Amino acid sequence: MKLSMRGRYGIHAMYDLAVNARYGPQPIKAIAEREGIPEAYLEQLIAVLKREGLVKSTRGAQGGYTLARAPEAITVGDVLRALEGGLKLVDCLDAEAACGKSGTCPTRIVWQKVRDGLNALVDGITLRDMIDDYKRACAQEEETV
Amino acid sequence: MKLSMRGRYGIHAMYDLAVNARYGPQPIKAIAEREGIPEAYLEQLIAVLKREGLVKSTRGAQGGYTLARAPEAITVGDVLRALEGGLKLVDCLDAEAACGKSGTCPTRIVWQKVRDGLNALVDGITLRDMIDDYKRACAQEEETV
DNA sequence: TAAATTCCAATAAAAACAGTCGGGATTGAT
DNA sequence: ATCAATCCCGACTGTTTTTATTGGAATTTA
Repeated sequence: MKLSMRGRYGIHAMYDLAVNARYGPQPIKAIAEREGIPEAYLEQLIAVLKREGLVKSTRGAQGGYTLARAPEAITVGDVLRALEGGLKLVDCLDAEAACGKSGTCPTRIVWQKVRDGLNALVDGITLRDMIDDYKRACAQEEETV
Repeated sequence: MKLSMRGRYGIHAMYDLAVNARYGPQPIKAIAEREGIPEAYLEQLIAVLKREGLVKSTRGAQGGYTLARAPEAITVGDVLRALEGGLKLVDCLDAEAACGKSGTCPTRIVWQKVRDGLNALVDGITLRDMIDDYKRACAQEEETV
């Protein structure tokens, strides 16, 4: 029940792309440096993000990655699901990976509730929200000083 | 972001205790058998549940475990937090495990939101709810037949 | 053509997970 | 008093997952 580095790095990277959108495609190296992510590892992760249609790439010199959609159209849930195995809490929920007595299992109902709630939760936060929330938090900090 | 067997077994075991509460202390062996949990493994888990004050034990012959509180006073969150390392999504949230720039980090806000939402979610389901939901689901199934 | 970059596959080290084992301590029943 | 049932405790092991690293091929711009 902990987030892996994949998900964490992924959110960092996507946030970075959102913030730097206006400066054109961002090479992995730049993202990795700014966000403190091992370059070669990020490469793997971003490949998944691309496969899932969350980022677009342009190859060659001056190439790099850009968001595939506007920051307000990409949710934290999108990113986490891409990198964290679909956020499927337990395997027994999807059809045939079940335990046999699947139809009626007291715990199954719980996992469903939690899964659905969690998904709703992370889908309620967009990259845009991240940017705005962060700005607000920084402003608040200023005030306090 | 997946639930480990610890959490799953834990919920099974606690549900089992809730259902069998009226029959006195339940030995590990009985719980393990009914719920399909490796006995020696369950022993480990239930030790944690005891340490966290969720179950009580009585030793010796005819001994076993009982819930420490009523089923309506024990939440899924209580159990998962006990067995899943406090459900702390990311370490950087609690104080000093942070990354240095902790005070203001765009992702930090996200993890907080998700953590709090997740906790609220799992704390909204009690063992009593599990029993009731399951009964209702079974009744529904009957109807359909 | 050279440099910057994405793309790809294999491998490796480390950590977490799931489960096992052996034995000690306590208690109720006989 | 003894025995069987049970909780209690700590160490150990094998597997899987995670977190990378490495080396190089393909693409594009200047």
